[in-house]
Amino acid sequence: MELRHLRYFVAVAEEGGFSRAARRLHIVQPTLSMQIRDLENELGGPLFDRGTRRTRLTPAGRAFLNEARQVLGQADRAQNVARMALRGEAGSVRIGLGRVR
Amino acid sequence: MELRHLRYFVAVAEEGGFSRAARRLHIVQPTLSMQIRDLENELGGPLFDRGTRRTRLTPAGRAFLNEARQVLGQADRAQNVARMALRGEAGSVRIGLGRVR
DNA sequence: AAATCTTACGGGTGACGTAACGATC
DNA sequence: GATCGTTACGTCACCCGTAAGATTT
Repeated sequence: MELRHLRYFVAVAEEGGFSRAARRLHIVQPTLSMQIRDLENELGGPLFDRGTRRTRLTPAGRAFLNEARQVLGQADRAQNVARMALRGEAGSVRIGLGRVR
Repeated sequence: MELRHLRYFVAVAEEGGFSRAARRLHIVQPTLSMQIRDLENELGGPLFDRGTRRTRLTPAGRAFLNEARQVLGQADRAQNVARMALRGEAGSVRIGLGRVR
C-alpha cells in the first residue's frame, strides 16, 4: 500500500464515482479502477459497491475512509514540519556562515 | 512522496546507516541512497549528516522522524481497521445468507 | 444510446540490482 | 585496506494511457 492508493481511494469516495474521481486526479478511469482493485485485494475485500449510476462506500470502505484521511493529513503535516525545520536550519547555517545569531 | 520513502527513511534513522538499513529492508545501498536523495530533494534539504563511520539525523531529520513514524503507524492502523471491518462484513453476509443473527 | 466500470493490450518511467568509484578511518 | 556512501549503467516491473467490452438506465 502506498499513499497513492489512499489518494485515489479518497477521491473516489468523495466524488462518488470513478469517472469524476479520475478527472479530478488527472488520470483515466481504467488506471484508477485497477489501483482501487489492487487496494481492495490487499485489504481483502471490496471498499465500494459499484452501481452504474452511483458508487457508494461499503461499511468497511466508510471505516477505511476515516483512517485514510488521517494518514494523508499526517503525511502533509510531516512534509510541512520537515520543510519548516529545513528552512530554519538553512537560515541558521546562512547566519552562521555570515554573522552568528 | 510515498510510504516507501518514509519506510526507508525510518530504517536509515533507526539503523544509523545506509548499509545496515539496506540489509534490513532487503534492498541494496545504491537504491536506498537514491530514494533518500529523492526524499531530501522533495523536502528541500538534507535529513542526514553522512559520516563515514556513522550517519546521524540533522535537526530537520529528527523532527521529520517523529512525523514519519506517525504516518506509518496511522497507515498500519488504517489497514487493520479495513481488514477487521471486511472480516465483519463478510461474516455478516455469510450469516445473513444462512440464518440471520 | 449514454454513462459508467472493467478487461485487454503497449509503452515509458522509475525502482531496483550490479559494477565501479570516492572518501574516511 | 576495510567499510561506508555515491555515481554510472542496464533491466525489469508497474503505473499509466488507449482501445474495446460489459452492464445498467
